[in-house]
Amino acid sequence: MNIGEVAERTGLPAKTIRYYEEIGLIRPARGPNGYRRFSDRDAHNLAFLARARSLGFTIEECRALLALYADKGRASADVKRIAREHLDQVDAKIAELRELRATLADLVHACAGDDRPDCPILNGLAGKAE
Amino acid sequence: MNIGEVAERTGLPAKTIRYYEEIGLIRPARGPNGYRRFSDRDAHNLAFLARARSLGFTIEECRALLALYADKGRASADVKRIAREHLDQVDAKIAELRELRATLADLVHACAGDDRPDCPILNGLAGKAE
DNA sequence: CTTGACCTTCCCGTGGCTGGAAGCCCTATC
DNA sequence: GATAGGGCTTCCAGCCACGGGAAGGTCAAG
Repeated sequence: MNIGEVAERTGLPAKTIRYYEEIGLIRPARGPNGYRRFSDRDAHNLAFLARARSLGFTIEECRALLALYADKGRASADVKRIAREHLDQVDAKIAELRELRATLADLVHACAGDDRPDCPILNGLAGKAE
Repeated sequence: MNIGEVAERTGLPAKTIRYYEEIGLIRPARGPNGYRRFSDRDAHNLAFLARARSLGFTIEECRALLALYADKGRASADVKRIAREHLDQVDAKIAELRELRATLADLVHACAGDDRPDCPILNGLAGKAE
């Protein structure tokens, strides 16, 4: 199938699929007209990539996961380690955002939000109310 | 003071300070030798920027916040609106991460992580267990 | 035979910096 | 006065993961 069809099937933009080829994540065949020809397997791998990306795995993690997926002799421990590390990163990010969110919410809550210039948000950012 | 000192005071790398000047967030004076000369006010504004950035405000939001900070006739409502919108974005991001995190944690939990090739994580990414 | 949808490559831009090269300036020491 | 070092300057390139758009080739339908 052509890139348009596989794009529709996987939900990935054609641009992204071309990019994935460029960086060597996939290697679709080419027709005599120069068009990319995607096999079902290609489409399957792209769907795999789409899911991995949507879970926040980086491109390099996706590359590793794809390689493990293709390797029938893999150890699931290797997959789990990648996923575990990513999970830790996600947890760290969530924690960071929650902390930042709390500060932000405090500031927003303290601000009257009227037409007067007094503003605890600006004071906070200016370091006046630590 | 020179860029090194203001960098140390604000915790911002000198590179970042130069970048902020380049995009017009600050306008430090210049000495006869071409060196940037930062006033206390410059340093103060940079500290303001550092805090705003650490709360996740984008550069453009920081620009708006700085302008409001400088405007003594501002309405705190304008500040609050920016902060409120950013808070909503942060909440959205946290929600997105939490959802993703849940899926990820399920997969990690389901995987034995031993030397056998069977792997629920890969199966999940391949769309086999939806 | 033309239209229009699809495909190709190529290059630039995004945000918010960071690294590095090449070169000027300033102070301290010999 | 020469030199060594640190700090400062500009400029260029790169990061991640694409997205936009131009210029042009290809294909099926009318």
